[in-house]
Amino acid sequence: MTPAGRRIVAAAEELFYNRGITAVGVDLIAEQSGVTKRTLYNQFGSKDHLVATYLAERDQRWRSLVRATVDTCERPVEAVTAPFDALRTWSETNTRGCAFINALAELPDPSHPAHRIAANQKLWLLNLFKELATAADCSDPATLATQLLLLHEGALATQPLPIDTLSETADLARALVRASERPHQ
Amino acid sequence: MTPAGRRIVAAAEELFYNRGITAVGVDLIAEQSGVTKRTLYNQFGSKDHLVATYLAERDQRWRSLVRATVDTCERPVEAVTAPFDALRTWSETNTRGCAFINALAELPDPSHPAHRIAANQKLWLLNLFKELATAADCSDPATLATQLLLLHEGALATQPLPIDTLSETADLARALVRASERPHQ
DNA sequence: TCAGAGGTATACTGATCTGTGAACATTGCC
DNA sequence: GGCAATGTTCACAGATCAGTATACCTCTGA
Repeated sequence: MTPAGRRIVAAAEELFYNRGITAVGVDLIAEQSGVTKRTLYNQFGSKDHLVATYLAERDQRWRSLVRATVDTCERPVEAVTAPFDALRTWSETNTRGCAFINALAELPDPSHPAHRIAANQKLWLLNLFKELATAADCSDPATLATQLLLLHEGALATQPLPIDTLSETADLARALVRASERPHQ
Repeated sequence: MTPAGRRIVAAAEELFYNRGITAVGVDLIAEQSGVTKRTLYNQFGSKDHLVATYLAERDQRWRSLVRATVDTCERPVEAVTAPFDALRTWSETNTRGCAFINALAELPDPSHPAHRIAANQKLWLLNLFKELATAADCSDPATLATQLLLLHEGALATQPLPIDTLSETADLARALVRASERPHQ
């Protein structure tokens, strides 16, 4: 991606997430990134393609954070709930809920690339939970992973509420992991 | 509300939920409800006000369903998880996630009435869980209520995924309620 | 040397957006 | 009878939307 392309995506990320995709016009993105609208269209071809790039880019950033947080854990059982620690960090600068859920809300067409990206993001996390649960020798990793995903998405969805649900979420997540731990010497 | 007003809100509900708020223009709503744009503005004054009415109306319908489902339960312990049965019914005809979360995604301004309505909807459910948990003599109803709300929102958020999370959600919810039941003669 | 890639500047199209103005028709109620 | 509420018709304003056309600039690498 060219320097101008990167600046465009950066501006798009900020604007799309904070103001909504449909509400933000390409003119504003071009202005905010100090670039001509012609350059934007030369780089991305259409607004839809820019939206897809924005979501893919964001997905990459988030996965990196989650992976890094998982890697800091010493014991496998801690790693299972590490994504909830990552969520706390992430939520410090992302207070408008899940960008992918929000994108789906605005883009009803299931053939829009945003749908595939959003679904893959959730499925990636589900699979990560399953792998971590397996590595921690939990019983029934598949069920546990689904439960953890539910909690994760619930915590994101209740972000706008005037109550702190993140601590409760992490507590319950850890309790579920503990309950499914198999005793071993 | 006048007959025309009701038709407008009905059309707005269908269009706003399925296509997104920003993406749907007042012209389309007027046409779909067989009404002039002039009438729409005479009744609601602005699109923002129509959006608020749409959300309030939807909230009422949903609360009625939840209350009705709770009322069919014979034992208090079943009533605690009745909202998850209501969610199953609701999801049969509402497959595009939570209308309130979706609305917040499109309307960043916290002073928009949609924010108050959405927050109140979640807080109402949280409080209902708390009351039901108290009535069922659960230990720590406040924590249990938060956990159940998290699961509820998680189930809604994972709706677009190609896996059925609703059953897992209800199972876990019932398990949490059982675990917090106090033994009594 | 020169060709191509990346980018700028500016004007434009045609459609769509929210919201308004003004005149007129219908209905029910006092 | 007459008034007020409800609604229609239709034209219009001013802004913004996604996307395009044309011409020009600048730098790099073969």
